[in-house]
Amino acid sequence: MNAELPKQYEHLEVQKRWYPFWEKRGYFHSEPDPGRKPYCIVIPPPNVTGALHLGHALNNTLQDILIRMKRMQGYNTLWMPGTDHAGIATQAVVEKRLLEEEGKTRHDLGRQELVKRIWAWKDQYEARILSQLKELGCSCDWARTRFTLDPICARAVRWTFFNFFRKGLIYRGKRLVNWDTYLQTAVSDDEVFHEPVPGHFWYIRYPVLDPAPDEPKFLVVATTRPETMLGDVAVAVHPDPEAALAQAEAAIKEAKDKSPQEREAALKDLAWRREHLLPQLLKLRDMAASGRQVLLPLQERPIPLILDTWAKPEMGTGAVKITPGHDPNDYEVGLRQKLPMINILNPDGTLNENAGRYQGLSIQEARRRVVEDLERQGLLERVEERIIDLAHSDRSKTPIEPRLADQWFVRMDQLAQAAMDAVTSGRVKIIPSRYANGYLAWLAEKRDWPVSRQLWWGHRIPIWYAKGVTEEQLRQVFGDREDVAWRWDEQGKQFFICSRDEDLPDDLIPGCRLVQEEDVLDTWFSSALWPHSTLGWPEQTPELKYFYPTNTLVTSRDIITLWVARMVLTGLHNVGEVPFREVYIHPKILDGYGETMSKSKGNGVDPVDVIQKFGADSLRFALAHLCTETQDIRMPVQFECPHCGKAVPQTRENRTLPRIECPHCRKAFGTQWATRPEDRALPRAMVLSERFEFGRNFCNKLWNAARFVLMNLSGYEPGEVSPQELKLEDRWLLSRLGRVTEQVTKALEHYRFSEAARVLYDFAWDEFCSFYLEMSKYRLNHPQQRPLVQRVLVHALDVLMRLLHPMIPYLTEEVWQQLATRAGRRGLWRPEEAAESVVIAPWPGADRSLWDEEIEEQFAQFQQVLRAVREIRSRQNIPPRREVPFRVRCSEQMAQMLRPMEPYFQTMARATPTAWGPEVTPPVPGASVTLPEAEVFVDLAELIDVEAELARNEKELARLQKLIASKERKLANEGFLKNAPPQVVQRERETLAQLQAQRQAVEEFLQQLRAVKG
RNA sequence: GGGCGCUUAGCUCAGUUUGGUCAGAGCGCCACCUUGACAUGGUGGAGGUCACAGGUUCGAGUCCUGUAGCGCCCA
Repeated sequence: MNAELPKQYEHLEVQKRWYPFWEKRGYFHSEPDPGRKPYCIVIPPPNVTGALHLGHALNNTLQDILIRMKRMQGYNTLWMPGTDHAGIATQAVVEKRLLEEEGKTRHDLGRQELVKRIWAWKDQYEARILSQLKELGCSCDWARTRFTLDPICARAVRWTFFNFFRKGLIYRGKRLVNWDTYLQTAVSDDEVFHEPVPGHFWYIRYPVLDPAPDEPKFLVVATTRPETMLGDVAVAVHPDPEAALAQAEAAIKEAKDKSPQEREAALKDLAWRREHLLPQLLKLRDMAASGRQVLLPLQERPIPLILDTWAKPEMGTGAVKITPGHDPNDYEVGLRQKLPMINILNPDGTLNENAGRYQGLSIQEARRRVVEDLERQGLLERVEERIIDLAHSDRSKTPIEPRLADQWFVRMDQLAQAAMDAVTSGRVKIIPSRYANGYLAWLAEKRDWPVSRQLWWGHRIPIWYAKGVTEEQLRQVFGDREDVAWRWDEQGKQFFICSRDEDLPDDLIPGCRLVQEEDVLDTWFSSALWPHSTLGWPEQTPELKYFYPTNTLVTSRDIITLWVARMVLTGLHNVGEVPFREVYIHPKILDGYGETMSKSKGNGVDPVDVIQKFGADSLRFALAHLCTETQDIRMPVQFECPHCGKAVPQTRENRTLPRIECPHCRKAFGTQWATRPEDRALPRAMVLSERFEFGRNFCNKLWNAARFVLMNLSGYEPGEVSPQELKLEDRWLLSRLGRVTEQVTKALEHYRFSEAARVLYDFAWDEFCSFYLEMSKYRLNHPQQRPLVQRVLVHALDVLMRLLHPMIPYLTEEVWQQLATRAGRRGLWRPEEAAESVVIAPWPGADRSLWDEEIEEQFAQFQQVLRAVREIRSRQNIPPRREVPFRVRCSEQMAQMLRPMEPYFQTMARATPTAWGPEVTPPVPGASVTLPEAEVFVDLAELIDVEAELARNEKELARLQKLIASKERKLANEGFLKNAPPQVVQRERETLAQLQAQRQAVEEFLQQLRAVKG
């Protein structure tokens, strides 16, 4: 017994021991080496906004599994690490803190100072993220760590922008954007969430200009945002209201998501509209067709009445105000109808000069005053209460205001086409393939990419505005410089000058002050370059030549378009080659209710807590095991009571409470929501998931299996094993090990992480531990067998550790190192010195010469007999210490196979066989189990409960009868005999015969039991 | 509205490619066991009309069609 080895796997100790060792040995560092095959993954850079969450843990675990396996397979592996500056997200958190802690806005600080603060934040969080990745065990090449805003990446960004610009792929234009008035920036559609809020529907009268006697004096429009009327440029009605109503009616009748009552109500409403609204709409249509106008109240501005299908006769009043500057749908109408676009908003959400006398007011104030003024003028017809689905900025949680703003765009047509071709031609393979649909559909729209953001944190757009200069002057100043390009901006009557390598001084051109663009580039612009920028592009570095295209990208499905597609497109444009060969899309981690985990819901499990409690190995193995192809990972979440340590299931209700009373110990604990001093004083509960116990239990099992082997190595000597010495159980183990090796390798190479984990789990637990190891206990005590068993044990453990290493890096290293002290030289046929670390040990090959189906079948028979004996023990309640005699009726062949296994029945079931073979007769009274190819009898007369045994056998008989009846039916079926393949029919016949034999055996045994009882 | 995925034991999920020993695992539950690797363990057990309805077939958890529910993406 070795006192040094603890009975439980101490994950924290082990993690501390081996990560620094790996780093010091430089195992993770890679240099280009044309003599070896490269394998490269670039990390999806976590953003520096905050800490890693469980999704990151999954994403990086999977990458590390691939990298570690490939490293062991002999590839020159590079896992390129780094982080993302995440423009708006990071700036928003820093600004928020600034306001909370110092009561200042970014304008109080100024651009330079704010950016300085953000860098400080970045340094702190980047360090934290990188150290968390290390704790997780990630084998990244840390010497190459990049950041999307560092000088190397910045250079790639400027070159790319410049090249785009020179090719005419960059332009500036007005675009309706989601304006965050709090952060004063545009946010992208995916940074917007919708939330129903109570609001109003205001019905406003617009006077008709010069109405004819038969014409209405007013028309009425309804709006939820009355202040936007200040920017109205038209009122629209439908060109064919009758047809539109008919269509709406048809739609309602079709609508399956509505109840009959709802449908009826909707139809009634339509009928009302047809009767009361339609005549007027027809009139308005005619007026619109003849170019009539209405007077926009408050602004006293004539605006046209137009025809557009956006006006829905079944909605509101059927007439709709058009505000292209502040509504996405109206914007489309504006483009279609070539209407002017009026912007009434300043960046800070106050109204601008276009709002006339409302200039300077906030939106809320303007709304109040507009409504008030309309009312005073008698132009407010009525107001309805109404729930409005309002867009909010995910960053500031404030309402989004659509606003017209100048934005920079990248033309997508050619770029997108190339990226589509890369996937359709198979040069980039997306796995699972169904995700290619979304990728292709999104690119097919070829929508231009808005790349500017009104932020201070990011790559500043390298454009300078030059007013009042001639092209001649520009030519004089820049000569034939390669790194400067310019273009005339007709709208602004100025030149855009783009500079690739250096910033332009503002006095560069005599008589003209150059002004640099204030905006920065979308974060995705720099992450789009990640696979080649990190390798040094635009320099033709040895790394770029050697590792590009990279092999695999591992990411989640929500950024296939935002990120993956754009990497393909820029990679093709910049380097002329796709960025990676395969894209593996992994599942999402959800909580027990199927909701995404997030800090703001309180259901987020922190991987750091999991590592602390269960260990990185357990976390990794459990995640890999859950990582199946078609299902997301659902993970019921619990609070861990800090008082009694018990799990308190998290519900939708309790997950947002600041304090919770533990139902087990009745003591209160705090959560992340604790803000009041008395709540904050409470001990805080960790949010965890019991799912990880699965991983921990397995690690502990492995640890103890290794411990057993290590404790039994005294006297171990390496030596060649000859196939003749191997016993059934050895050959069985080696056959299984070979097959498992093949299965695991194939599974991992095809990203079937769950399958790989499952195969290893089952083999290690049910075969290596439950059988081979148990059987070795007997053999280790027999000097003739001991050396061989030691060698096989060591070999099997060695292979198992290597196969498990990508998923369970720390434990396998610990075992590997322990093994080195006792069995440094090992190997089955030709022992050799093992590698100094499992990290660089060769990946096991699947030795097909050891595969033996017959051996596996024989062993399965042994297992069945053993199980039968155990079953009888259990169901007859035979005391565990009590020795039982048993006999087995079986073929002579099987008896021969089983005889050498006699000691194992002793050690594994405390049972002594008394007879084997065809001549064996049942003991009476006794207990039996009838197997397909054997009958097992236990004959401890005084221990047998005859009644129980009778009942049990009768049940068994009934079960057999049922099976036999169904087989007989099947075999009596002409169709089956005629159509089924002969081997299937044959197999059914054999099974039937076997079942019949079993039935006979059970019947006989029952008769004898009854006789005894008799 | 369009696309994709899911629905199998109380819970979380395999099994569907290629129809026939496929009805499985882990957790939870019940009984027994602190035995010299491991109680984070061992042995045995209970538990499922494979969402529903049709169809194809000698035969369907598996293939086809439809329905319902859930989730995601796009508009």
